[in-house]
Amino acid sequence: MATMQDVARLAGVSVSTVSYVLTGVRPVSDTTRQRVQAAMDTLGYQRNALARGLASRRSHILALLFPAIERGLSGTALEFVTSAAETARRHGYHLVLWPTGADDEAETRDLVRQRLVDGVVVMEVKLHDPRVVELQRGDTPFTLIGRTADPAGLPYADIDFDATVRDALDHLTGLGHRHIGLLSHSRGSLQAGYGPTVRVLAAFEREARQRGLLTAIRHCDETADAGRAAVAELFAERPDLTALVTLNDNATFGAVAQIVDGGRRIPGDVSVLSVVSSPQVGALSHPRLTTMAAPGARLGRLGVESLLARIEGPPAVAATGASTLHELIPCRLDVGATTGPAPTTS
Amino acid sequence: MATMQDVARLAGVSVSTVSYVLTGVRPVSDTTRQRVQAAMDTLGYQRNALARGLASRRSHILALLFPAIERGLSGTALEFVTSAAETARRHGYHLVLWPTGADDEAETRDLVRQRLVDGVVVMEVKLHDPRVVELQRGDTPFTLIGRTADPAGLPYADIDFDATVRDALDHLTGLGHRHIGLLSHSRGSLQAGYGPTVRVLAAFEREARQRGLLTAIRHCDETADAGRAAVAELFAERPDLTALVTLNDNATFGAVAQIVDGGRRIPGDVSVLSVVSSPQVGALSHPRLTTMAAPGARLGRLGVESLLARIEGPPAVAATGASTLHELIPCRLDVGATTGPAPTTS
DNA sequence: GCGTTTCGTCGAAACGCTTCGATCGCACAT
DNA sequence: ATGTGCGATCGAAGCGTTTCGACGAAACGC
Repeated sequence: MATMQDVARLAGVSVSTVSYVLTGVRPVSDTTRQRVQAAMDTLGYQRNALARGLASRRSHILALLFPAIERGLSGTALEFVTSAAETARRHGYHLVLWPTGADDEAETRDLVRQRLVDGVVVMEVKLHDPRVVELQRGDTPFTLIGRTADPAGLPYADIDFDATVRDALDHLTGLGHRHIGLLSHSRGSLQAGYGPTVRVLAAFEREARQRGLLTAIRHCDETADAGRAAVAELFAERPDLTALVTLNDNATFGAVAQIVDGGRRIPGDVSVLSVVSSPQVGALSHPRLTTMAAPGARLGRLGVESLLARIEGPPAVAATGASTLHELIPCRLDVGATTGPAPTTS
Repeated sequence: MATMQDVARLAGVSVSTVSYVLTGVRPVSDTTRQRVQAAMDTLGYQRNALARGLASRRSHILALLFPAIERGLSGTALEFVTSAAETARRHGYHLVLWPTGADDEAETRDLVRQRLVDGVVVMEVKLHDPRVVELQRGDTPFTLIGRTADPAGLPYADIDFDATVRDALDHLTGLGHRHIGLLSHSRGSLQAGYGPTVRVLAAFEREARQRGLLTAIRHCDETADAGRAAVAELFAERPDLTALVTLNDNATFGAVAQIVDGGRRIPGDVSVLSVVSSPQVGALSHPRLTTMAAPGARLGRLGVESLLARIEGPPAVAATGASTLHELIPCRLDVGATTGPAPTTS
């Protein structure tokens, strides 16, 4: 494999000149540049990424921290990961996948101490996330996808759950619904302080109160069966519900089935609106679900781009955290066939 | 950040001794080892990954090559990626995501020339895959998930489509079905030489012929709507079908809806069996789909482990390709509620 | 016409590790 | 005793870059 030495020799220049051609930190005359370029082309030269990283103390590698297993990652996660990887690549960076287990704190520390990565993107952030605490302690730039309980000083991109819930309830109340249920993630997810679960719940309760809606809330595991059971209980408890907001893709399918089996029509008797989901998932249901799409790809891109800005930007930006990313993106409503006018109460 | 120098100084030994403690390539006395360990602990020392890689010409990084966008990656892909990342990590390796575009050949070449990765896992392999050709040209170890048209000399792990189709047809014929349709991926996917599409089709045709079944085959895009349309045509063309094998998760949901809308009951009139899928996806359907689960996690683990064997194994193994991975894993049948006895023809 | 910049280039010193050869005891067989 | 071999350690030479100081030569102001 050709090294910079080989290129320099072939082009009849010094090694440092070749480096300057590549990095552009010092001017190089046109004729020299062309000779070097030619040499690189004939040798098929590519810089050794490791050597470059060691010398410049910039590896051009980013880490994507995501919790392994537990909850099995949502469907939009793939979209997110892909988008993050592509964005990184477009900027000449690599993205390494870093699955963290339960003892994520130590693993996070080891990761940054290895000096392998220039920055870290943290996925599936919890309200009190030990990984974030650990990262704050170090000097490796990072951004959060999601956010902690008090994220003021931290750069993050997250779903705007308040707006999402507001839009969801606007849609439903606009159709005349006043009795609306919420089918959320598991209770464990709530207790673990998983952002979406906590924030959607809070927003739902607040917005419903403000609008004077009658509500019922249920947590359930991420399976169709659990969704079924939860909905059965929900309607037993409050038979007058005419609409259901769901935050749990898998459970939603069970919910729909259960509602139909229970003798209610969708959307004739009950409307179903799945939030933090996607039209693609919604299309799997029959009738097609009304969904609110999680902005997975956008979050991935934003997260990586803001991270790169911190890494490559002037030290001032990186240090002071000026112009810190604080982006909240609402889910986009995609009206399907599971939401319709509330039944007129006789 | 502490370096090996710091550790050596604190422990009162030379740098190389510290290195030997870490790598174990030369014996170190117990007392020395303990002093070094202590020094590392108090400094919170972690080896600089870049320096280590440069000096040892082993980066401990693996690349996962996957085609960006197009077909949007199946649901099991996430499972696969996660499993690959975890396996790598368990062995002290990192996994970088490498999305390749259309001109994947050049990108693949650049990747290996950077000497950033010790090995490459190739996902979504096509029958004639330029990435594989490129990799064969170089000396970077790689393994395929999926396989090319003639994979004899190449290490691969793939789904055993023959066995999967055989098992699928066994299940259906065992229930008395003789008229069986196949709903596959898009025709474009077939023409692109995407392994699963091509191999399932071939296996289906061969097995059906051997058993003297009446068949009808349809290709359609990966959407529920396309599935609907395709199934409508399918039954128009051959109304006597009593079973449908599907190889297309999204389309399957449309297919089921269309069958029901068409006035046929599932599984009373028509059985549906979704192959290269998963019970989790199957559970989203109501009634729950009978599926054959793609072994995503297993493939991820196998692929990475065999790659590591080539990388770390004796040069002989790496060079001769002795004990090359040739693993074919069938999908596992999970009987749901969409397959049942064939209707008795009056 | 003489300092003074600016431009383009070079050589050498890092970067933080691994690895190789050499050295030094010390136990062992002879 | 004498050589042999092995275990434990050290120093130094890389690995392939980037980056810094230096140095001519050309361009500039006055």
